[in-house]
Amino acid sequence: MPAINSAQNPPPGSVLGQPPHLPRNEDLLAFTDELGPVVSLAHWQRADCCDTVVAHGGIGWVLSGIVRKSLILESGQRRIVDLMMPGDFFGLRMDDARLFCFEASTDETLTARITRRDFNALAAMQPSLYRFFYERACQTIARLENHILVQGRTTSTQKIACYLLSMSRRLSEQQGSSVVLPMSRYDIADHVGIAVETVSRAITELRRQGVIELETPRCLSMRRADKLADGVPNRH
Amino acid sequence: MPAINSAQNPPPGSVLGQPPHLPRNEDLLAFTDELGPVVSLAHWQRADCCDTVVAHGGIGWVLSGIVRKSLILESGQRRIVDLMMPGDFFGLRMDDARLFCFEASTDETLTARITRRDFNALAAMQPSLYRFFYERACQTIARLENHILVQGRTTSTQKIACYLLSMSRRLSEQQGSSVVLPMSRYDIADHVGIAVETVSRAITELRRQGVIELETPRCLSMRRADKLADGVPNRH
DNA sequence: CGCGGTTTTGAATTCAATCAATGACAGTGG
DNA sequence: CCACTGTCATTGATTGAATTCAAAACCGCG
Repeated sequence: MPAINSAQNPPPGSVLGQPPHLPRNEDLLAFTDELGPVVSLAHWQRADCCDTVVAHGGIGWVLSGIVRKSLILESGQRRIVDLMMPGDFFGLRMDDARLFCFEASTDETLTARITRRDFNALAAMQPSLYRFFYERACQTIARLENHILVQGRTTSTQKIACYLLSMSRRLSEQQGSSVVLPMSRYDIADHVGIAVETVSRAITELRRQGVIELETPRCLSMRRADKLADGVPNRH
Repeated sequence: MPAINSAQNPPPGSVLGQPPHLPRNEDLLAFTDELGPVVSLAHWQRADCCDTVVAHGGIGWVLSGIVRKSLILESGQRRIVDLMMPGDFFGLRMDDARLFCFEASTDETLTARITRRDFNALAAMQPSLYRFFYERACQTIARLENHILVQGRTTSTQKIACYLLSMSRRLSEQQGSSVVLPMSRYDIADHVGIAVETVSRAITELRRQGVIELETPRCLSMRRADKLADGVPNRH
C-alpha cells in the first residue's frame, strides 16, 4: 500500500484521511462507497466561494457544492471551462492543475482528492479502478460536448436558455423543480462566452416570454422548456 | 475469447478482421500495436468524404483522414461537436452513436472499430484495457476543452485565428509547417458556431494582417502565431 | 446609514448575420 | 472542346444583434 499521507501543504480547513460531515444524500454515499479503497486515501476539503480547490495534479471529486474550472487569458479575461457538481470528477488529466484553476463556486463546497501518486499506486494493484475512471471521464466528455452545443447556439438568448436548462436539469437532481443558481451572472458570462449585460438581458427576455420564472435573481424555475427551439438532446 | 464476427451489417467498402493497407506512419503503427488484442477484433473501414462512419454504438479510432462528429438540430442547423484525427478515438460514450452522426471529412479516411460487445468481453478478460481507454478519454477531454476556449473567444477573427492555430498544430504532426485544411468553410462555420461568410472574412483579415498565409483556400501556413493575443495554451 | 458587490436598464457604437451577387473550379454531357 | 451546373469561397450592402460605456436599482452587511 502506498503511504497514506503524501499530503503536501493541505489548504486551511481541510481534513485529511477522515470524511467530514457528509450531506445526507444516499446516492452520494453510495457513490462514495463505490470508490472503495480510494476513499481511505482521499483528502477531504471544505471550501467557501472562490477558495482554491487545490488539485496538485491529483484527481478530485465534488461531494457537495460546486467547483469551477477556469483559466485566465493573457488579456486578463477569465474563461470558465467546466462546472463540476456533486458526483463529478476533476483533474482527470495529467496537467489539469498546471493549466487551469479550480475553485469553489459556492460556500460549503466539499471535495475529496487523491494524489496522483496514490492513484497510480492503487491502480497498479487494482486495475479495475481504471474502469471507474474511464466512465467518469466519459461523463466529463458528455458535459463538455453539451457545453459546446450551448456555446454554439446562434443568439445569446438561446445560449442562455440552453445553459439555464442544462444547469436546471443537473441541479434539480439535488434540489427540487426550483433551483438556486450556484453562480453569478459574471460566472455565466465567462462560461457561455458573452458579456454580463447580455446575460442579464437574455434572462429578462426569457422571463418575459414565460420560459423561466425568477423568485430572486438566483432562484430559477423552468416554466416552458418546450418553448426552446432546438432543445439540446437530453444529456449531461 | 468472444466471437470475432459479431459484425452487424458492415458498410460497403469495409474489410473485416484484416487491416487494409495502412499509411506508412511508424507512430500510427506503434499506436495500433499498443491496442494489442483489440486490433484482431477490429473492423477496418475506408470511407470517402461525407460517408457515414457507422459506429453502431461501438468504439472507433481514426487511422488516417478525418472523422467529424456532428448533430442536426431541429431547425436543420448542423453543429460539428468534434473533429477526430489519426490516433483519436470516438464513440467512447455509450450513447454516442445514437445521438451523434459520425462521418468522414476527407476522402480516403481510414477507421477501425470494435463493437461494444467485443469491447466489454475483452475488457472483462483484460481489465488493463480500461487504462488505455481512460487515457484516450482524457485526450478527448483536452480536445473538447480546447474547443470550448476557441468558441469562447470574443471576436470572430479571434475565434478563427485560434481555431486555425489548433488545427494547424494538430495537422502539422502529420503534415509539414504548411497544412491542408481537411474541412470546408462550411464545416469550420458549423464547428466554431459562426456564419460561413464571417469565416471567410476572418480568414481574409488574418491573411491581411500577416498572421496566416494561403496558397490555396485550403492550404494554410501560420506565419505570425505570436500576433494572436490570448493564445490558447498549447494543448490538444 | 453608507458601502461594496451584484443585477438590471439605457444609449451609442461596433460587430456579426443575413441577403445578394460574383468569381473560381471541377465534373458532366452535348 | 465548350457551355452548363453545382459547390465552394469571397465580397458588398444592409439589417439586426451584441458589446461597450454609463448609470441606476437592489441587497446584504459592517
